[in-house]
Amino acid sequence: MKRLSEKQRLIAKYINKFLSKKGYPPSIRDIQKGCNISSTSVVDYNLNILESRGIISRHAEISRGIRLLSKSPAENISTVPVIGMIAAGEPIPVPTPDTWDVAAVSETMDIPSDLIQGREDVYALRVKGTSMVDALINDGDIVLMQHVSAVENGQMAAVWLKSEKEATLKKVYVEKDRVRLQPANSQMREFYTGPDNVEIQGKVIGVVRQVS
Amino acid sequence: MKRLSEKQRLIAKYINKFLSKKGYPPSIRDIQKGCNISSTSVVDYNLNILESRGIISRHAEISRGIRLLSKSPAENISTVPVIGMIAAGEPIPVPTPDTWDVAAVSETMDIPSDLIQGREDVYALRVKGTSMVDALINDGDIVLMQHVSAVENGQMAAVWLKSEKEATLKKVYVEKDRVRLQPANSQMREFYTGPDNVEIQGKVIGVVRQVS
DNA sequence: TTATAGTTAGAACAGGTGTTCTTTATCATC
DNA sequence: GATGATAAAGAACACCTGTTCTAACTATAA
Repeated sequence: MKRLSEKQRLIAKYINKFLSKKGYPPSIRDIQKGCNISSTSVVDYNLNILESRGIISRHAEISRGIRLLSKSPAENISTVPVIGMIAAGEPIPVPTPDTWDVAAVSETMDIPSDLIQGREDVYALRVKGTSMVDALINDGDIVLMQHVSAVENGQMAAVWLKSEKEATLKKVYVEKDRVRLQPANSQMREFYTGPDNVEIQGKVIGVVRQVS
Repeated sequence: MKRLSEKQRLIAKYINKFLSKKGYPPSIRDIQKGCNISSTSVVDYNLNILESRGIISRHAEISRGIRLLSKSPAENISTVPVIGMIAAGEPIPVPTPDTWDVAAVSETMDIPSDLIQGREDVYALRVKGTSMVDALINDGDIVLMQHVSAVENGQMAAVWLKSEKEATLKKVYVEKDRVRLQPANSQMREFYTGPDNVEIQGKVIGVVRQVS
């Protein structure tokens, strides 16, 4: 596959900008003016190349019948409710039936669908404090959770330690008569406790961090 | 505000369907046929009503110049190019003019606009290896970068250490005649080097992690 | 009924728009 | 230099498409 020429990249970029700015695709003459191209036939020529490269698709004889093939972003986005905060010494918020209703929740968040991977019952928690650095999670991070009551061995989960009254994010391994909680950071030591002491609140499926 | 008539709702629905199916807006005659309307003027008449109701916006004298105003999640979404990997011992990929072109890049990623905050020149790097755990960044994470050549003190940045031939993510503080590189994890120790040894490759503005 | 606003039909116009054709220019390769 | 592929310029054609105009048809209220 040959590389796109300067002009072709300019055109693709212009279509992108036009589309997101105006909401409808540009005509050939829009592209001509917007990219300072001398003739409509030159635009046509390069659009055909862009189409053969799979960048766009064109509909013959239809004005503004250009479509960007980069899969429309809207399909790759999911909206999840942010139902509260998770901090070391405080109980972990548990989703209730009405928190699922994205429209009814005070705060929501849009995230790439890749992170969800078609899972149901996904919600988000804001991390407060630096107590979870051993899980490579910082103050202010947002963790994406899936609501489950049990996890497979090795899954990272939000765990409530009853006797310690502490919330933590660890990889969970159920062993013979104890539970091993392993930090994500392999440099840190694991931790053992009794099965009755742990309460699985949810499975961690992702982390989003915004750096100042 | 009067309610929309049956016909107007049908038209709005048709525009929506047409747009998501074809990728460009319908012409008046498309709507006419699609909704079994007898005359283009009837379509025009009802489109004007839809516009005055704020459902759509129209651009005069421009074919297919219809835009749906219902705020779609797509407005909260930005697409950034994933231009390569960042690993401890390998050079950091630097964006080139054509990598900016979202349409021309092999891999892209959709992320919530909140993470971008209107910044320009944003790209993404895939993290390889666990060498950046001290920055609370794990193997497989994706870091969002902004292309800058200099950063303010305290900013987390992708740094290339020339003599060590090593890429790293640290908070950068320029001091009198040395540069302090501070891990994001406050439990880890800072690191000093000469100003000539550091090459700022970009500013870290976010991290996205997918857990298994 | 009459009046009035809201809606529909049909047709025609003018400009927008995709397409195509011919000619010319550029450039690498033999 | 000859040659062929790639790229561009300019113009012209024919259809697409938004707009507009007139006339007719509803429905509701006076």
